[in-house]
Amino acid sequence: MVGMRDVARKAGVSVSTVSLVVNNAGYVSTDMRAKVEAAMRELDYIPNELARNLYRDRTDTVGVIVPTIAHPFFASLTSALQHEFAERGLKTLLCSTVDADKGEAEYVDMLQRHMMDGIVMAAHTAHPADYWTSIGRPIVAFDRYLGPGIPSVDSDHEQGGRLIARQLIDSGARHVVLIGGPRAQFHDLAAHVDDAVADGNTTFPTVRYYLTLEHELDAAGVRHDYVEAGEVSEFAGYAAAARELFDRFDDVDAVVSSDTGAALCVQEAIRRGFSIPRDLQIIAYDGTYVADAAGLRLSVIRQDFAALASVLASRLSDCIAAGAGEGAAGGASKSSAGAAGAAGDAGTAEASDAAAVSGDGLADGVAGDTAAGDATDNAAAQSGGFGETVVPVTFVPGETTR
Amino acid sequence: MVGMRDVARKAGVSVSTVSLVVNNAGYVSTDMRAKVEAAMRELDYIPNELARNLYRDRTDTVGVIVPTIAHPFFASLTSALQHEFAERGLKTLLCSTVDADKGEAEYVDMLQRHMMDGIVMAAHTAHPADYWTSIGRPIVAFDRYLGPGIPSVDSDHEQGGRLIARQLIDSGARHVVLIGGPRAQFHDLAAHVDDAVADGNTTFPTVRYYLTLEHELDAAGVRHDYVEAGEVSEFAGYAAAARELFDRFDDVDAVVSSDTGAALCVQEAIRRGFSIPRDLQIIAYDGTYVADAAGLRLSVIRQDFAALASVLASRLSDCIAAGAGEGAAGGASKSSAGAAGAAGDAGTAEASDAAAVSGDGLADGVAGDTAAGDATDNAAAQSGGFGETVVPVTFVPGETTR
DNA sequence: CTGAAAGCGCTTACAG
DNA sequence: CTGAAAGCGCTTACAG
Repeated sequence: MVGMRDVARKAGVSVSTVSLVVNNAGYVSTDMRAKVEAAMRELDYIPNELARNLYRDRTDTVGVIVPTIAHPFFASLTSALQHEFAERGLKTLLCSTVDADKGEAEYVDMLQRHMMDGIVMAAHTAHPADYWTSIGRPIVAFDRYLGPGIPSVDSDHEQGGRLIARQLIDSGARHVVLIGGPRAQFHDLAAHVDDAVADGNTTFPTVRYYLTLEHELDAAGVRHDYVEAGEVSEFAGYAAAARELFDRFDDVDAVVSSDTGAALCVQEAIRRGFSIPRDLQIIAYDGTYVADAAGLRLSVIRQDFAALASVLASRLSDCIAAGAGEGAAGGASKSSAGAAGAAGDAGTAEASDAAAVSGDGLADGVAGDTAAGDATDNAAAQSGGFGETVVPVTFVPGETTR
Repeated sequence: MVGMRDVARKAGVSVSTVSLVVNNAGYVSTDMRAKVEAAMRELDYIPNELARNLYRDRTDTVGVIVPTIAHPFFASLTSALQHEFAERGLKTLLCSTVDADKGEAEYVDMLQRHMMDGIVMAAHTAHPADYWTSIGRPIVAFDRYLGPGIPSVDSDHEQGGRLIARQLIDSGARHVVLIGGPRAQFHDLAAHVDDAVADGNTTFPTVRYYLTLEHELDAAGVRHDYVEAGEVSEFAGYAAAARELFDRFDDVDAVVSSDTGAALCVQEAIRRGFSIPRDLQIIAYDGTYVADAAGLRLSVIRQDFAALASVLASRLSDCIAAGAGEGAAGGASKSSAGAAGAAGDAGTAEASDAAAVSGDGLADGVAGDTAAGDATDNAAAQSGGFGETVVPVTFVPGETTR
């Protein structure tokens, strides 16, 4: 492998000079530069980034922790994130918890070993809040609360619940059935984060749309039921749930589920000869491409992946930049604690009050056009704050609502 | 940041000793080990992997280059790859070419800068073969020929074409319409790789299923047409193609396309009141989850993602292991060229004849059960060989064929 | 503007 | 079994 030393030798200069040329930094005379560049070309020199990584104590790589990418929701999210990170000069390491028997632990470990500059946590975790808070490295959570000081970003699921309720109530639905994950999870997991709940949060923000929707339906006197579909991303579970639903409730006239669940309901409904949307309305939550490839173009609550990713990325960038001061490389910096600068200890700053809930005051828009711009701008404006950021969702009518 | 030096000082030993303990290597007396471990615990010491990476000249990270992960096909492939790599102790860096304006160049660059140990190339590329061959670092190609010496892995698309033909002919289809990418690509891209074509390869192995299918239909005297759908992964293009298809050919009684195209055809056919599969059969190529979430459970030619990923991963592992001898780190090894060992120059070995086409002699199975085991075993058996490895596909009947 | 030196944090021969 | 030393390949103050 040809290194800087080889180039320096060949060009008859010092490695320092080569380095300056390579990085296009400092002052180098034109002929020195020419000599070095010629040598680099002749030797086919390509700098070894590992050395720079060590010196800079940075890899420009961030981890995205998801259950699996083989699920349209996380594929869409991850895709958007990768895009946003790429624009910020960051590479995306794919961290799938279904492939890691220790769950996310392995990736957190890599984060601590400095192989990644930060992570986006978008998978389940059973750890108590102080586990996350004590890590002391850049982490942002997607659609879940991990602990004080850990920024989180999620869609406005309460708005989502309200939008669904409005559509169903306005169109005269009389019996709504929801298909979703094991209902027990709602509380089991919430137990870990009492303080979060006290703040009005729950571990699984997604759950909020169920709760909000049920609340609104109750208020309007519309009957509703819930069918459990096993773990997310388990196709068979949703297919079974779709069958169960029609077997159990022969007067159902509206179904609400994730894209996949909704798509499988359409499939089952077609088999059973339902007329959609006349006899049966179906609303999908998420709005991935699966909703477009279903038997009918699904009416969806669309999560704004672009906006979510944008906010997540800028949050994480901020955390990384903030942490940069501390363990900086180069020269003398083996100090212990004194260096706490103006930035403060970002890792453990209180979260709750800084929370800026964007979209909360927004009119519940029924529009195909994205609110990404707004959300992104809000995020940018409050980029220093920690806590929860909420991104609006939109109802996009398709062929499955009336 | 607490480093080995700090631990050594605290434990009253040398850094060498700490290193030995950390790596659980060499001989360390029990009390030395105890002292060190105590110090590590007290200081919360976590080794910095960047230093190891530099020394080992390895990151245990591989890049997976795909057009975009927001497409079920590449999502499935990438997911399977990540799984396989994880089992081999390798992390997966997500490299999406739609996010990189320079296409794959940026990632090849990272490969050369040693930020990745190797890459799986599964996206379009316009580079001539010698570009790839001259890179001299571990690369395997998925579903495309990149040049001599670059192993490639793909599904047996000719078998796929034959399986479709058999199904359609046996069931009495009279007018088959295919929906696929721009037909011009078939040849434009092939021009870059004349020698590959001479070997019976084409740049886009996927194309082979069209060609084989058309050939078989011709032989059986079944009429067929082709509708172009624009770039892959462009939803709108497929939706438009589905409409065009029915507008142009009112006697069509069979459609063949990718999962997405097929799903959108089902959607359009339902709108137009076709009875599937009585009046119209639909066969999807790929077999991702989209095929299951369509309006009807699609009959598919299933690509064996698990087997493909397994072969790709072991190929790449082999290349990485083979390359290990050359630029090895540690001690004196700044030699230039003499070190060419028994492994030979893997990067430029001839490819053609070593090609082991597994599955070629297999009976065209009509089975739901995977042939992954076979393919994987074959691959293992021939793991030293370069060239093309072909993985069988299966026809999985659904609700859209008769 | 250029070079010698120290350093990034860890590893591995190599003497004791 | 343990430690001092050299080294991974590149960077950045710091003298000239």
